[in-house]
Amino acid sequence: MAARSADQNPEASVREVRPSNRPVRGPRVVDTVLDATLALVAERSYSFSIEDVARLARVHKTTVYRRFATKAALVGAAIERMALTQIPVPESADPLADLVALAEAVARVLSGPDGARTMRAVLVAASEDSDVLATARRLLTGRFDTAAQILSRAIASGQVRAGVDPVLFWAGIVNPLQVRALLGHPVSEATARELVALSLDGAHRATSIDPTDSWPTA
Amino acid sequence: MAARSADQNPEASVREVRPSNRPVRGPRVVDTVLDATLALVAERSYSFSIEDVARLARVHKTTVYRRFATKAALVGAAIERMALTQIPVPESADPLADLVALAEAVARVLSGPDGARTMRAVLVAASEDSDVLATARRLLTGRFDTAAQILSRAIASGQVRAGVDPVLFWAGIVNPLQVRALLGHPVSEATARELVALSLDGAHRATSIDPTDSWPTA
DNA sequence: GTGCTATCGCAACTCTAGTTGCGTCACGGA
DNA sequence: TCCGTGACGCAACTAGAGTTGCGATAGCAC
Repeated sequence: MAARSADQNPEASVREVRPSNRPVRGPRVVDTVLDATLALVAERSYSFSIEDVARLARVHKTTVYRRFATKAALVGAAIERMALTQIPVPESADPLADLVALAEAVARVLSGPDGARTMRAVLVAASEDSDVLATARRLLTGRFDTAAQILSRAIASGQVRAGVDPVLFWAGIVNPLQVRALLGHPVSEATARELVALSLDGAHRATSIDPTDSWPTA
Repeated sequence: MAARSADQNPEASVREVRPSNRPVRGPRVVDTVLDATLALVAERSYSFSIEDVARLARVHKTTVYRRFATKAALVGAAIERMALTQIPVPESADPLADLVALAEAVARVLSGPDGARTMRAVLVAASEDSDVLATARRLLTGRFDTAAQILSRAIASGQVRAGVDPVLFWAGIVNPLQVRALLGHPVSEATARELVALSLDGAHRATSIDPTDSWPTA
């Protein structure tokens, strides 16, 4: 039990397991617990126990229980922190290309089994705890201002007609990606591109722009 | 002990939907249990126990456990049956009006707290049981062939350009409604109408049709 | 009506999630 | 360096979900 002067800053090496078997106190333990929670959420969605989290974080389960009243609150806090990691805002000369880039970025996050499982866990936790529901709203409707911002640039440049509701417009692109992920369907960047194209062109027959090349296809 | 010939179950003396206090056997008990499950799902999402279901169905919890291995399987079976109740297929002279009617019908199902809670419960069960996930897929992607059918009529009548992917098109309308319900946002028929309008018109500036009256509003 | 059988009710059990009280030690201030 | 405080580990506890064996009976064939 010596080694008090040795590794003062073990969190600098963020490995999957805690480097030392020495007990940790204070706020750092919260980070460790949330890391473990996120790892389990990605791997097992909501099918894990708080004791699993404690084991992975190398703390005792009572420590977790004392910090977080319920499993839903724990998962809520974990995804709350995840929501802070921002997707870089694309800002090129072409707003439409930025829109595609943003949709592709969302698709990348959602693609893969981890994204789908995390997605489902968030909604499970949200159905148990209304506070987590609010967090889920922030997480799932995030990037909305980013999209609205890009859209207003597109309107200013004359590529998009004024009066388009940015909320509904972006929902028509992102929500299909999210639902596909939830249901275990493959989510690809190509799908994201197609959704943006369809949302821009519309389904109506008569458009003065040729739908096939009215926006940058990859 | 005795009481073999008398009332076994005094609490069941309350006249109820169930005709008698005599135990029910066979397939009928499954219906009763699934009815109780659906009622609880609508009211409490996934926050109920199997014993709650048994109490409401007036059967013993072992009966439920013997029929359904897990709570997820129980909920899966309940929504499976719900998925069979078809929304009437709108089929008027105007395919676009039919599309609006279908979207409004979906919005009606999703609006209200019951729809949202049921929605969330389905996803919770789906995250625990991959069989239920398949059922959830059928439930959430239902009416897809209906929409595709209407869309092909719209293409045939020249109101919608050919080459529109019916899956993505319908997803752009329904999935926003579903996600809004999931997150507890209000889901109205007006929202459904706006989504259809946006999906048809697109966001592009240049259309030869005036977007404001290119389809039946209100 | 009579007898067979599958299904249900019941009670007692196991197992695991979640709780509590207490001893111990990490952490920061003097 | 030492000391006080509060956070953590630990074990024992409680509660409720899920399981099992058996007796009882509804449903059905004859």
